[in-house]
Order: sequence, then C-alpha cells, then structure tokens
Amino acid sequence: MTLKDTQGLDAIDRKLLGLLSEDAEQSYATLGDKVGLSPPAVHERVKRYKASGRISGVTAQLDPMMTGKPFLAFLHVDTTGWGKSTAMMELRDLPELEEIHSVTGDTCMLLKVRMQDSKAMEALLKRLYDMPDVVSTKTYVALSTYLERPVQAGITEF
Amino acid sequence: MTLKDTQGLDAIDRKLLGLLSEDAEQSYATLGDKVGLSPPAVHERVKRYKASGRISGVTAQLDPMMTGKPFLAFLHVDTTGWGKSTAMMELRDLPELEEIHSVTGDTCMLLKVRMQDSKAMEALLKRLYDMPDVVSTKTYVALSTYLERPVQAGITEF
DNA sequence: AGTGTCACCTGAACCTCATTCGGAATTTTT
DNA sequence: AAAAATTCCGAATGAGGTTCAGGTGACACT
Repeated sequence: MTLKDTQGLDAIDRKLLGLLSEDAEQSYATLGDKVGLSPPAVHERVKRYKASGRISGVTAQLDPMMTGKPFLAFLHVDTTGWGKSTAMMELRDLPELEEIHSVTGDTCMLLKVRMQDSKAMEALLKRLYDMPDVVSTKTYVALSTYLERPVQAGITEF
Repeated sequence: MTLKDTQGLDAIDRKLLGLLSEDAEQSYATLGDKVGLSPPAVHERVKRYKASGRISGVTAQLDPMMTGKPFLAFLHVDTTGWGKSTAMMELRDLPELEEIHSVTGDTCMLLKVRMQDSKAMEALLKRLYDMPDVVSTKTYVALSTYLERPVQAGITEF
C-alpha cells in the first residue's frame, strides 16, 4: 500500500480527478502531459473513475446569473415528526430546488433554492407554509456569493 | 420578441442548456435529435453559450462519498463589522470549502464545507474560532442528502 | 407588394482526438 | 526467484467535432 492509499487512489488519480473537476474538456493528450502519462493510460484511468462511480457524470455548469436565476436562498424548515420524505419530497421535481438535506441542530431540513425573482420565492414559501407537517421556516437570502464550486478533489492536512 | 424571450433564449436554447446540464458528453448528433437540429446547428449554439458565459464550464462531478469526503456541513458565522472579505477569504483556498455566501438574517456568512471526517471538521472550526472578527458559529451537519444537483435550466410557473 | 438584408439551418468535407489492440515493463503474489 | 497480474506505451482505426459554402425563411424598408 505504497502507491495506492486507503481509497485505492494514487497521486496521479487525485491530480487527474482534480483537473477533470475543473475542466472536463481537456484532451487526454493534454491531461497526459500534466500528469506524465500517455493518452491511452489517461483514458483507461478516467474510464475506471466513471465505472466505479467516483465520477458520477460530466455536466455543463450554468451561470445562474446568465440563465435567469439571480435569487439564491437557503431555507431551514422545521417539520413535525419525520415527515420529511413524504411532504418535502414533492418539491424534488422543481428545477429551482438544488439541495435538500436533513441536518442536525434546531431544525430538520435545509433547502437550497435558486429562483428568477423574489416573487417566485414568495410563492415557494407560501407552498411550504401550506404543507401540513411544516412547523416553521427560516429564510436566508444570499446577498452576494464569494465562492461556489463543485466537489473538489484535494484534502487539506490540518 | 416572439421566439426569443427577455434573456435572448428560445425554447430550443432552454432545452439544450437543460440537456447539457444533465449530461455534457452527448454527441451533437444525439443532442440534435432531441431538439430537432443538425449537429452543426447544435454546435454553433453551444459555442454561443460558452462565449456568452451562460455555460461557465464543463466539469466532472465527483461523488463525495467515493472520493473521501463523506462529511458535509453548513456553518453560519457571525462576524464583527464587515470583515468578511478579510478574514474569511483566507479560507477560499481550502478544497474543503465549497461555498461562501453573505446572507440576510441573524447571521453574516454561510459556509458549505465537505470533509473527510469529523476530526477535520473540528480542526476547521477551531481555525474559525481563532479568527479575531468571528463572533459565533452555528454548525449544521448534514445527516443525509435527499437532493443535490447543479444549477438547473428550467423555470417553474408558480 | 416587392426587394434587400440578416440570421439560421443543412449537407458534405476535413481533421483532430477518442478508442482499441498487441506487446513491453513494472509491480505484486506465491 | 519465478509467475501472474496490472499498468503502461506506440501505432492504427474510427467516430465525432469543426469548418465551410450554399440554401431557406423571416423581417424590414421602400
């Protein structure tokens, strides 16, 4: 267990995953130059990442400002019992919903939503209040975003 | 203003952006089949999205569970004054930091962090507490995630 | 209504790059 | 130390990205 660590990933794997998480349109040739491998070797590793699920997909990043969704908010929702999976799950299909987590602390669910304007936000809040098992909702509207990026590959040594 | 709406996007544009935000590895031929266009026509539109910044990039989505970062948490941080940009910004370089927002409500900053284990989380919290202008921190650890996806193209008619 | 302009799409051609294959080298196991 | 497995490289193939010239439709202006 010298080259591969506990995750089954060596240094090249980490570097490749990091490069791909920043830009997945680089050719295998340029990726190979950066990590010191031939194009087929890079190809094989990347294929392995996808097969193993380490890379769940390759997607285009939409700029929310340029695609009509400048309003970002986080909602803390208290529910009676654990009715999360029932009531809350009907919101899954809304494209405005980006995240739904069950969290510790004084609240049950945490939602991340991104919408066109405050009017749409109000409509969603109204819809939440109308849910029978929703007790209370705290809304945190994002005023400005200093950092927002997908999952990174690196790990800091604290 | 019949074909294009206020954003300069027609129905095909929205559909294409939606398809690409789900899977950017489809060939222009298959994309063309889905929206009713020839491969070069699709290519030209996609090129336009990238040039105009609507698509900010194409990236590989890393599965946090499979890449050694199973711990997800949201931190609400109160700071004295507006020292956000000074103290907080030194955290930008940590790959564990995924989001930093300034938000309304009873707190100033909202952080989204994803780490390897609770020990690393504790180290980060300690580092936060040591910052001179950090007043208080509330931590919400995600117990389970029901939905987590990048920016979607669609808009719900409320 | 006619005409010019512009934006967009199509089909063919090219050319880069992804993908596959056999063989060599390195590592791991017995 | 030998053998097995894994990983890598270089060359060949093929798919698909990319470009170009030409055609079509919508819109505006006279």
